[in-house]
Amino acid sequence: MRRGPAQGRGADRSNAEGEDNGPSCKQKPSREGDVVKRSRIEAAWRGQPECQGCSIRDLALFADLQQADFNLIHLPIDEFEVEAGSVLYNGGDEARALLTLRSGLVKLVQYLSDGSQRIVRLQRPGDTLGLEATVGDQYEHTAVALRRVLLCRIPVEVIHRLSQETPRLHRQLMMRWHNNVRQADTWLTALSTGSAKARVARFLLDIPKEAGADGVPVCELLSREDIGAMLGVTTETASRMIADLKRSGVITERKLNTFVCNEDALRVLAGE
Amino acid sequence: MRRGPAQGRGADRSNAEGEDNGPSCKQKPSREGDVVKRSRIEAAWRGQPECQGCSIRDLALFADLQQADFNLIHLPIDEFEVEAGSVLYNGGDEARALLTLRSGLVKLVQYLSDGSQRIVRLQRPGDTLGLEATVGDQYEHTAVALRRVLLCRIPVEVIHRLSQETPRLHRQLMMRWHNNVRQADTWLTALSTGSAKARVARFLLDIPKEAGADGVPVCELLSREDIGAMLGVTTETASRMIADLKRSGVITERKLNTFVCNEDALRVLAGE
DNA sequence: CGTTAATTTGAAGACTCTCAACTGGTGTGG
DNA sequence: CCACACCAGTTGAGAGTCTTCAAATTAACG
Repeated sequence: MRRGPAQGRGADRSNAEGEDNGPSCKQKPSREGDVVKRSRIEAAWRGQPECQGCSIRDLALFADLQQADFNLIHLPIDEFEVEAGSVLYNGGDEARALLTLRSGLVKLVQYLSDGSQRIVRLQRPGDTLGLEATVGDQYEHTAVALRRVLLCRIPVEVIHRLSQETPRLHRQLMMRWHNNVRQADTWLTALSTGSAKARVARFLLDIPKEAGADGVPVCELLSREDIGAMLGVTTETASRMIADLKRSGVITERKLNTFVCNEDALRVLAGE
Repeated sequence: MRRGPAQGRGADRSNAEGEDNGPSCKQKPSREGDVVKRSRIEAAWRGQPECQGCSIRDLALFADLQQADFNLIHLPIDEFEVEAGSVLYNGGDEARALLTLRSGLVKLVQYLSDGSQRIVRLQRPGDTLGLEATVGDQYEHTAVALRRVLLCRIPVEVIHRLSQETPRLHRQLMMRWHNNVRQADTWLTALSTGSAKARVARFLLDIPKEAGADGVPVCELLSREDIGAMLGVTTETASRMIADLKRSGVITERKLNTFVCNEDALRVLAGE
């Protein structure tokens, strides 16, 4: 946490969201500012989605819209797919669009004055990224895909137009703000409070699980570095805590970095 | 932080915002759940304020409203004054109103599963408390006045009515949500990250200052317990850090618990 | 002026961080 | 196919920071 050289903020926040209108797909900002390792342009434009038939319609921002409302959308809403590690936008970039996450997982990062980073939120399918675009003119976080991500890009003009014409969008926007505030508060009370082991336990209880081959819910963890940046502890501490949980049998590794959790045991450790 | 017996949540959250329509004015929840010490009913109803001539109109929720909009407000907007230590509402209370803070300082508290508390936000004049009332049905924090507080109570019905009729309120609501998210993120990165001394320094840089007798800005601190609950450290650690700063001359006590701060020195300690 | 609450201080121990070394998997080039 | 470099994860040891528990000191209040 008090690691790493000054990096991040100042440099490297120029052309994102620039001339093209897709998410800016830069590489994961590597910690030492060293050479780029990951693939280059990772966004794949997939055309204009059918919002009305969207598979996560009821989760997404346009959940409440009706037939007539869709006619008000005159600007294109593009769909993109990006690889894990891609930067969707950088803090400070001009904010011209909201992104609806259709699948995958995204971290929102803020850089501290010493150059280290803190993850302030995770966004999951159905979440809307960059809400600040509706009231401000620049993004406040750096958004990085943690897995392969599918998302829709909604220009702010669309939001503003719809806002004027239909009240139905308002409720969705307010609910999304509300969710952000709630997650931020939870982050503070659950993930930034108490011993490192308790934080890790709460984190494991909170992350999304998927049904494994045998139906048992499993979760793929983040890198130890990301876990540390979420919990406000060092990478080593995060690693130690997870290694401890493995040894004590509270979590069991199925595939590499994919675990089955004993939730009851975790709840005890979390201090419930 | 891992102190104090289980208290808070379960008990004592019944009649607030109950039959009377003022803020529920209970006593500060004392740490040991012991006998009530502070004054009893501390709210003083001050009648219906003149929103259009409100002294902090441009700061407040109704900043953008126009003459015609005010005619849409058919429910009374009451003005209250409460003493330091009063509880404005409790987490879990039915949320029927927003509160606009006209003067004073309020803490928003969440209780942890072990009964200890964490302060997740401070609210200052112009801020709106209980935004969640517009989208949910219960308050998510316990709001406690840290000083004598003057506030207006706006029933949610007023908000909903205005929302339907005028788009001007929307912008204000969104901006307030936005501010809440931003403050939450700042709380996490600035006040819950780094060493205890750095946190205290950032806290001192952040708290509101007033011009003292000689024009030098001074700040009245909170109790050491509250400072600890804000920064995620124990009361003792908070006390030690502040005592250190006093001894090293970075802050100078003018009146009891009121200080002049050497901001440059604080910035160094904060790690800027 | 006596009592109670809040703050300050001490000392010991627990917990994290730091720095460094080691491990195992991956990818590359010979 | 092997040797090598590289990276994320793991582990160790020592230093340093916080917490804990207790006691002393200072303000607050009837």
